Amino acid sequence: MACLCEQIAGSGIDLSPVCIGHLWIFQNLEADEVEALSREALRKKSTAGQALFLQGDPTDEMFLIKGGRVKLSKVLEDGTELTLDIRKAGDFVGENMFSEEGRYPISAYCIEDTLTCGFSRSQFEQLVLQHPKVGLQIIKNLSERIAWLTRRVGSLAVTNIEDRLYRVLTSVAKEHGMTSPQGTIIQFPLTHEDLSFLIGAHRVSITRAMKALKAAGKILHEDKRLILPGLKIA
Amino acid sequence: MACLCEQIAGSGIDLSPVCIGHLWIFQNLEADEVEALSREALRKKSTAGQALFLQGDPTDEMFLIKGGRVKLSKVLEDGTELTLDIRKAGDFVGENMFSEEGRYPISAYCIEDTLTCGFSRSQFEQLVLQHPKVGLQIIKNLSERIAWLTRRVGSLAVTNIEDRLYRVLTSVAKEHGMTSPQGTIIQFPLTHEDLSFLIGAHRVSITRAMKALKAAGKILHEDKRLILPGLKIA
DNA sequence: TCCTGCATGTAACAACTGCTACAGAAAGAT
DNA sequence: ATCTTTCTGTAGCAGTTGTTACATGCAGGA
Repeated sequence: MACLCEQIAGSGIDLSPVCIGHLWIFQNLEADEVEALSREALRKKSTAGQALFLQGDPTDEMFLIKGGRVKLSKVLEDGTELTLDIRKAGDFVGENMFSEEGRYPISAYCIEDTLTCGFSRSQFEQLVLQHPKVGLQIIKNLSERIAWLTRRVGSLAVTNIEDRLYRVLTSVAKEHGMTSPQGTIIQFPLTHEDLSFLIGAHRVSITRAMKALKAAGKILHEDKRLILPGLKIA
Repeated sequence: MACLCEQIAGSGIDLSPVCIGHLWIFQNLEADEVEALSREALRKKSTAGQALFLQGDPTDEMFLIKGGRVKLSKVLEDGTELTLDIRKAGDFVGENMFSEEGRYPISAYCIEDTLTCGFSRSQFEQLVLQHPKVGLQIIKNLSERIAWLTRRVGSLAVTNIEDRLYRVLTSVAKEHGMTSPQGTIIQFPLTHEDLSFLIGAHRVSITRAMKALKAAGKILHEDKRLILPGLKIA
């Protein structure tokens, strides 16, 4: 498929097979409209560690991740950092764009080299007005995000750290994992510190909880990769 | 204004001044369309304690609260109950309707006598397709919900119960509070047990945290009403 | 090779929260 | 008024987590 992205990405990044034209959001557009959009979208190549946007920046852009991985995190008032989500190729980032507040409530950092397509708010609004079905698709996607966040709230409300860890691992495995005969494998390495940000607990507590989960047979650790034996991907 | 709601509600419920025609979502509709919608909407009167829907029910309806107050809560796997949000007249409930899962991830209970207008999913989809601007409005509203939930996740991630309580009180006061010379007053009574569900902590811990907050001067307690002196409503 | 930096594992103690039990206060009901 | 129920406040103890400190293992660079 002819796609600008491939030329821009070069060889360093594994691209998602999803290009704009294939994306669920744009399913109901005409070929020439897709092409027009594709021309307008702002490609950006970011290296690991760079930020797409920072908490407090004005919300004027929304990103489609073409390749790589992006971490969404929030700095709380007491200075603690909390990782909300890790998004991968094919996902959107910046769904708060339409919020009245006008500022991102979170930061988005690339944790791998990443290629994104950006859309401005006005581009989007125009698109929705011209293509109501696109609006419906977005509404559904936002609904999913809300359901996901609702589950996330549930995870954090569990006081027990061991359970919280297992929930988060399960959730990560479902979104980024790969099925294998032994169970679901989480592809990329997660340090205990990464997990402590995801869970909102001390690093040492993660070590304790991991030990307990391993002892209970709920997780395995092979070649720096985590495996959840009791989990099948839907 | 002539509105069916008033006739149905009777005298027991304080109605929101917002009727369908005035609601932000329907701002860009023609008068006759508003009227058609108003006819189609399913009014329902519920008494305190009744559920609008339960966790696990199929998601086929979305509600506009005309009067009263509704509590959204989630039962976690370990049996704990967590209150996610308390919504008031003028708010929507059931924004998960469009999610793929097809089941509500939470329950909605009336905590006061409540009058609601219900819309089915198909009604809504049709509406969005015919009026793209309505779609945009909904997208913005869902964006707000996402921002709100993001803050909620932040609140729960704070391990300290005293801070968590203060955040939750602040949030409740912003949504339901009234400005007074002393600060923002939370109108309706919240028992320590209610708060324990909102915060995900033991009832006794709430009592302890309340004591600490009072001692620190961050909250006042007058006539069963909570007052936050250091808070102005935007 | 050694050194350095980073991730992991362990230990001990302090602090906090959950849990249970009980007592007094407040609000309704009969 | 009396009884009942619900809410609030207190106390003590057990269990969990935060915090700090240190040891180990592993990888990359000089």
